Amino acid sequence: MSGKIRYEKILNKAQLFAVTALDGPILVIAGAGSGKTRTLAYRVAWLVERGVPPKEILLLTFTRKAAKEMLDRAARLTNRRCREVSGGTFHSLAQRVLREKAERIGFSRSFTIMDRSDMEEAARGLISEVDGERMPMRFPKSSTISNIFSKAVNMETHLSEVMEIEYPQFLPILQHIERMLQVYKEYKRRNNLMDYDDLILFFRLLLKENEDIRLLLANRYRYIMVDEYQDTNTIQADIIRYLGSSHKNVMVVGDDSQSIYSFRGANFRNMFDFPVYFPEAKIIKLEENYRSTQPILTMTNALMDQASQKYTKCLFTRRSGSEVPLTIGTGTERDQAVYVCRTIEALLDEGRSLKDIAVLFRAAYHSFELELELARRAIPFAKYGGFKFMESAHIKDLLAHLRVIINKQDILSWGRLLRLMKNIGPRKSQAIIDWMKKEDVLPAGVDKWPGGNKEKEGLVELAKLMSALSKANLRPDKAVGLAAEYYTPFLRERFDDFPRRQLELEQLISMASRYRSLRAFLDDLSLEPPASPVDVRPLGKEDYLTLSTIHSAKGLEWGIIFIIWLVDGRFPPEKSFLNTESLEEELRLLYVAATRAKDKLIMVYPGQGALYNSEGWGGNYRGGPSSFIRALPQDVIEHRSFASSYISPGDTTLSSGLFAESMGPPAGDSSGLKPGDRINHPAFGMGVVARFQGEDRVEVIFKDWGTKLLHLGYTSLEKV
DNA sequence: CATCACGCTGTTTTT
DNA sequence: CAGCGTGATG
Repeated sequence: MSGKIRYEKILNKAQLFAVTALDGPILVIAGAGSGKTRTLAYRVAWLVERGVPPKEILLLTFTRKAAKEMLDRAARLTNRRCREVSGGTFHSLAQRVLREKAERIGFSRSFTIMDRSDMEEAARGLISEVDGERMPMRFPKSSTISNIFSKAVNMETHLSEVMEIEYPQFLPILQHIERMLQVYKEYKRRNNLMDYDDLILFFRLLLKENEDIRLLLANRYRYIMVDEYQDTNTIQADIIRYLGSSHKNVMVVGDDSQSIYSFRGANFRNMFDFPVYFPEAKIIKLEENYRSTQPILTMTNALMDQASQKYTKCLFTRRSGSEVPLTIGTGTERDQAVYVCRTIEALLDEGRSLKDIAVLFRAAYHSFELELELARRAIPFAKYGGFKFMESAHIKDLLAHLRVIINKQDILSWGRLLRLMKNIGPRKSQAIIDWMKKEDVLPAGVDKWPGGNKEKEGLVELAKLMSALSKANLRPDKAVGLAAEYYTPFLRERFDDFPRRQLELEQLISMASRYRSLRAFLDDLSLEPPASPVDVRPLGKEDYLTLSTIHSAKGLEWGIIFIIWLVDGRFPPEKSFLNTESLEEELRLLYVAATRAKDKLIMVYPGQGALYNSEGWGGNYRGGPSSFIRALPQDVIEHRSFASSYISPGDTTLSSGLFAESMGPPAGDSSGLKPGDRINHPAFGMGVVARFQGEDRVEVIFKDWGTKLLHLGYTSLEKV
């Protein structure tokens, strides 16, 4: 515990006002880098110092990581107990409450949470049901269907409105899609399933219809704080309204210029509406920026001047600096990667550290080329955003075996695990599930299924696993271990990158060992999964570069930021400039990325190399610079270009070997390697050959780097 | 049920 | 271009 905090010395006037405001609603409009996190942390400390029990403070943040950071900070300031503050995302809070009260809305407490791919799978099954009748056109893909449903829920509009705006091509079958939405809703109810949207939707319903629950929660959480309020949608805003309806101790903090989640219904107008719902709200603006130098802010201010919808605020700083943001036009995507790497190497020579540098981009795949170049030069990095560990097929397969233990009705998981078996496809799995439900033999009586004996043997094994897993008090890591043991033969059969995936199953076991109950483990995994960077850093080394999607970089900061901006980053080209609404969001996205930088900002774009050209698919794009780079006011940036004739010798590829063909001529024949051979790799050092995938790809396990997939066509691996 | 050839379609960001 | 769904065949 540190001494008494002298708030008035440490905080500026506006921050102090926000921190020490007495009870009642508060809206904080906080520009980028204006000490938003700091203000929230001090507010927690202030409340705790005044005797508010930490558990009665509810801090809703965008990610668990953000919550932890804030609470650690508050804990350091005053009192360790600050870590006990209740926190999480809207979805995780909703889930916790629904686990207690699901009966009120006609669900059982053991409902299963569906992720996006579960939703798509359910949709796929239902499409064939609805699809029976004659249709004037082909039915949309299950992912499109899920998108439409989700958008309609999150924007709280009718299906037809979403479709008019975003999917006019499917309007002719609007009625069928509406019917299907009905069917989907019934399906979820029947099988005790909730998707992400249901969690907040039913949470709101629960609050709306039950005064006792409103009171219970108002009592449990007497002070409510919401970070990143600009990213909430109207359902979430309603939830806040209900939670705060009796005590009105609600503080929301946000920045309309950083609203980049409209695609999932986020509506920064919530910020304008807050004073409408809470008329006595105090409004506080934080405009002093403590992060970036003036030239960077001059650019970001100029950028936002082009946006039409905004709360007017202007950031200023006392941090001077003469270095103007730089834009670099490169020839190809490959040049872009080479430029970034060379510049990073130069910065390291100047004594800066990798931890101080981040490369941000719009979409996860935009960094593929860079990842290859970094690996070639052995620059360690961790990547955030994009592909999710939890969504990979092998993890979902394994978890399906555990999910049916928790929720016997979980038809999706049953289907998934049954279909792993030989001779069981969509039809037969459905038949087995129907039979099990009718006979009430879930979950361990699978082997009694009377149809056919081709699959008998497999079902007996499965039944053994199920009865082992059903034992009371089984520790979660033990359960995951049993399931992994059962699943491994399927894994070997199904995937050719078997060793990597098996390693990840091991990881899952050790994650499970941190939990007391299986249910808690599964809930946590679906809602607040651990950060799962694509790691290409030496094991155990601390200094590494960060690659991240802009969305995942929110709230963080680095000294030096590279922004990689691929040609407009969207498809098709002719749509690029048409939709003003999304153009503004792109501006805000660039704004978020740029304001992460403390003192150096470099924006890189390729002139060509994208996936499409003005005529359509295939070939290289040969347009000029990205429209957003072009949109930057020229007098506040410096422009240079870079082109390299660089062709790397002895290229290697990562598991995203996709781009091998862009990497120069093959290095020659490397045959003669066998699993078990020791090799010496130019960038990764000593390794052991693990397994071949086809003729030209080989998996090698390196001491310092873990398992890598190498492309023999481009790598000479010498036996040692 | 599994496999394969064919034709169609088209973005990305996250809970 | 490439991944996905579809429909025909083993």
